Amino acid sequence: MSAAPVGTREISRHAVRAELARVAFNRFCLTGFDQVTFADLSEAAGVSRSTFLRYFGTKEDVVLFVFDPVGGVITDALDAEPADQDDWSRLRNVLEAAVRFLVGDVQELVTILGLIEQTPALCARLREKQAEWRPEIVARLQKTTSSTDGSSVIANVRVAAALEVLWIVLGQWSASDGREDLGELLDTAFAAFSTPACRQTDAPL
Amino acid sequence: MSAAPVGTREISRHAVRAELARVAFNRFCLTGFDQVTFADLSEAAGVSRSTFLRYFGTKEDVVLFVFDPVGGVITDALDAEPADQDDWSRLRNVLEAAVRFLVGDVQELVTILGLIEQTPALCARLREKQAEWRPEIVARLQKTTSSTDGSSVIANVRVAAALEVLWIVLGQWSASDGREDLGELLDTAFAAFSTPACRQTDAPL
DNA sequence: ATCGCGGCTGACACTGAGTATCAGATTAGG
DNA sequence: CCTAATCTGATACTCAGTGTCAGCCGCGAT
Repeated sequence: MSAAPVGTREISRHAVRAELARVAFNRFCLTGFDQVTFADLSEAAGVSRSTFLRYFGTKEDVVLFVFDPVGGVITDALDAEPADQDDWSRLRNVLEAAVRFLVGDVQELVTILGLIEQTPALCARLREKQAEWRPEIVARLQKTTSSTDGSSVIANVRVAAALEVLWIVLGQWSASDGREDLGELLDTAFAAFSTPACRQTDAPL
Repeated sequence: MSAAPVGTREISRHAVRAELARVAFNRFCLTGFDQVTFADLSEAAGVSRSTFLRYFGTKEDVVLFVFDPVGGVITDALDAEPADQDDWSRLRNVLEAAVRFLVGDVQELVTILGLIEQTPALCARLREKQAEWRPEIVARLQKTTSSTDGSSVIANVRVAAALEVLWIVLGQWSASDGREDLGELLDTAFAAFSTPACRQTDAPL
């Protein structure tokens, strides 16, 4: 997926980054994202404000950098997906891969999603990342398709919808403290597309 | 839709706001959104920085406040929509209402969409507004549905997908300088949902 | 061992967004 | 015309984010 950072410098940088993020995350959860300044964070972490800012370009990145690999995970999973399925099935499976990547520690992910949910700035920045992933995913989805007409509106719509599903499902899941089954939630969410003439909004469960 | 601002103060405020936005918009298009400061804007508009900031809380709002009524337009249109149709049809029609509201001056909308597209901060803030509209729209969509089960995941997914369609369609439309037919574009986009077992991503045109 | 070099760090200064306050001008409305 | 609410501009402030610079530390080469 990504080249292993063999250089000692890279290892060090990665470790420091993780530690700074860990310290900062506690502060954010304790006091609230907007109430914490870089001065607070750097003091708590025992480094200068300059150094802290060198590791994270923005305050949002201190929380959201963990989502950075998701775009790559999705495109890789889409490449690995057999091409003889319809778009929705492939997107569903690919989202499951993304979810598996994210759910390392359940409690940690629930906490981080809660923090994001109650912080507009984090929601906004996360959606920005999501928008950055989209073009690449659309390209992969269309690559296996025989005739690529000019517009690609449909592929864009499907990918955008799938990415929305990702956050809706994760939100629902974290609201249940991580007890609900993510695979079932994905099926439920994708059922919104599989029942084209259905008027009612009931879940099939 | 919204109570007419009968007070003279409200009228004045509205007019000043429009004029400030007009002046600012030219600057943004000329120099680029990020390169223009509030000091520049206030000087160009002939008011103090304080006053300018009193009319627009953030720089993004100077551009995006025109989209504020869209949420209301959509919910109103959804209320007016006959309840005997499926969700996708209703959402399609409602989006057409939103689009009709936005397309007053074609050239102006094309310009503003272009500015937004090339300014990440504006994209992010617009998506934030979009996310604010969603709960209300979901509620209206579910109101006409007989049995509302606990989760509402499906309704959320459909509304989120429809709102994504809105921006994708507008993006495509503005890329054609407003020449393409928005109704047809909406049909094309919604075809992404109507062809559940279809593997290829071709447009039906 | 030491020298030199590249990268890391902290200190400092700076721009610009956004908030808050206050005194004075202006205007609505009786 | 008078009063009270509101608008304005000036000023000061916090904080995010950028840029610079000198000193330090580790690391490889001589």
